[in-house]
Amino acid sequence: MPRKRNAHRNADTPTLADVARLAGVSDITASRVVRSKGPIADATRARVLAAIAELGYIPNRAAGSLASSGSTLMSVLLPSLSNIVFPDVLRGIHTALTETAFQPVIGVTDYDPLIEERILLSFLAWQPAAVILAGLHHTPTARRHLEHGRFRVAELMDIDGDPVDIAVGMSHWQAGYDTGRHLVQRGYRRFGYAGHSIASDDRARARYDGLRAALKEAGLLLIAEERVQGPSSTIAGRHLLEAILRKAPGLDVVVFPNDDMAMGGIFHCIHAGITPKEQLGIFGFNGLDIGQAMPLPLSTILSKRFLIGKTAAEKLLESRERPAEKTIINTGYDIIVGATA
Amino acid sequence: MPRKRNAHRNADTPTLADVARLAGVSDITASRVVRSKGPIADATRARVLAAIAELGYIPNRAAGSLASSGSTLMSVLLPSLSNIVFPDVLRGIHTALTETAFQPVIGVTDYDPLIEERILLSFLAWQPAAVILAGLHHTPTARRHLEHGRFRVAELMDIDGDPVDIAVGMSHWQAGYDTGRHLVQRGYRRFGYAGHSIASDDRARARYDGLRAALKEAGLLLIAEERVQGPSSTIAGRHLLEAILRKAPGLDVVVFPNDDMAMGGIFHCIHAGITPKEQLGIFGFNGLDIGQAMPLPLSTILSKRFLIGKTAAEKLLESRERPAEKTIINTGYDIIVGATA
DNA sequence: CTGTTAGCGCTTTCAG
DNA sequence: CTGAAAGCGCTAACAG
Repeated sequence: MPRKRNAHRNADTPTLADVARLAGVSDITASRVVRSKGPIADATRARVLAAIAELGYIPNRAAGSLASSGSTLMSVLLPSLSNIVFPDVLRGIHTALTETAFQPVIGVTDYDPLIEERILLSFLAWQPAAVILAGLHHTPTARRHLEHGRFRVAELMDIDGDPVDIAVGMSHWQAGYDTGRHLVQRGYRRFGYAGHSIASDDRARARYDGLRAALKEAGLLLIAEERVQGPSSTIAGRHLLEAILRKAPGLDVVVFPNDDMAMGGIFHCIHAGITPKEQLGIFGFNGLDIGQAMPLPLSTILSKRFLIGKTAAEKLLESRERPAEKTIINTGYDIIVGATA
Repeated sequence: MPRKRNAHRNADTPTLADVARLAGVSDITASRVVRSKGPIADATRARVLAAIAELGYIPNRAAGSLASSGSTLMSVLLPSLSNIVFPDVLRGIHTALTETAFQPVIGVTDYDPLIEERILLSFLAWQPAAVILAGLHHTPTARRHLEHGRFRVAELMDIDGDPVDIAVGMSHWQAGYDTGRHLVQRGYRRFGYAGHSIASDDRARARYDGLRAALKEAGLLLIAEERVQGPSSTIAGRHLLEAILRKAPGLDVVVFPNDDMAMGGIFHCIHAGITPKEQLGIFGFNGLDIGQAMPLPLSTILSKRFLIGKTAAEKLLESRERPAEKTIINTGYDIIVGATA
């Protein structure tokens, strides 16, 4: 025996049909009001709106999504949440989505393309309107789905490569290169690098490569180089600078892959009585507020994380269909001279 | 004329029916394999799995959600993403959700209950399995929906109040009170407070109230108090300490509502040649890593943000139905003595 | 500007 | 352990 209609439905959850009945219109008319789509007489709209308010109607997005084969969900895949960089990106995305009907679903990949692929596939089950992810490198399977899906795609942070649809970011190689040029020009000659395990972070590697290229051009090279296993952190930066100076006492500047670690470097200097810039240049990456609030503002490169997220989401909203032309947006970066290099 | 069946469907998007046909079973059997639910013969399962792999089948969660009136979405409403505290909470939630089928949908309320209400209602349209939000204060409408909804609810950060279902966090009043007792015991008597606009942040206010209560008990009071408009930041903390010392030069300790601002205070001390602790105690809240990496580790209270998020999500997953008893989990906090107070 | 009809892809219920 | 039938709540495509 077939179950009775609505047998398992929560009696106090009104549906669009209830709204329509109360307003004395058809379902589809009520639907048009809810979605603000199509021509509706003001009087009709008012009646439907009143019915919605009276019943406390909440649309069922699953039903809408099924019927229209599309959703208001935007999948966001980020490498990490520990690093403030990605919350900043997410903040930008969220800002662009406020006042729109779109909602971000977020996943964290731990910089692992296989995890990225797995999460991507599970997100696609929601028929998202768009997918945002970091970087231009994905597994072949992921790339295939991104290429062929009926959704917009934005690849963030990096623009050195061939995007699926939209890329928003900066050239990390160039940033590393400019770091090298800048520091050479300021008179530094004996370079050290205090990084983290690079396998996981394409962009840190690109900056590192750019830095080395600039040094090579100037007839220089990295005299010393240390890396921590595991995630980067301020305390790691502090210990790493101590270690690198023990091995190579003659350095006159040390470059870090990010501000967190560079601040650890500054803290080591304070602790060890080393005067930043005069005795040892310290250079970071990201341009975090806290680095600029220090007594000696950190010398670094300002990446525009919030802007990257915001620009990407805005671009994605411009058109539901993927345009014929790919878009690459370079948000650039600023060298912050600061007081530590 | 009615449209043809599947007329607008992407031809290369296989459905469960396609999988079933290829595997030579009925739809519902294929569905059981996909959901790992109900008894299935191993041989049947294997055939279905092979068909899924061959077709590259991705389930349509909207259809599933509609049919089962439930979803694998977990709504997460956070006050902010600027403050590292909430990305930490989110990280905890995400950690608990890894390896489960649940996916977080996130919204940002800007500490505004009306925005919280609006986002909550739009999230409920997805029939989430659970809702996670911050604090115990919501609009009456939001509270009504939370009470009556068919989903689990976790209210995070704060446990001083009456939760809807589960509360996970700590007593902020108590933390403020303990801060006061701790500092009085360490010999401080002339207290200043350098805060931010309190209207927006219930928990900072509770700590402030607790601090004042402890001082009152000791026959003391806040001699000076300054607040910044706008969001808290390190640079704001730095400027604020300068301002408060100008107005009340005799202070021997200044309490900040969080570590970000307290670090700004330290930076002002370094800049102005004031020795933290000896000449002026500085006390924060949160126990951020960066504060502990400083040459003088910040004196502060460690809040367990990651643990709060993780515990809440784990608890929520324990049972789909809301239990008769409410649960309050106190994750506590640690006083970090540090070197600045 | 409004309504009719069919169906989105899946899961529930109950029977075998 | 497997299947048949019905329907979740909404919207596309037309016609009026």
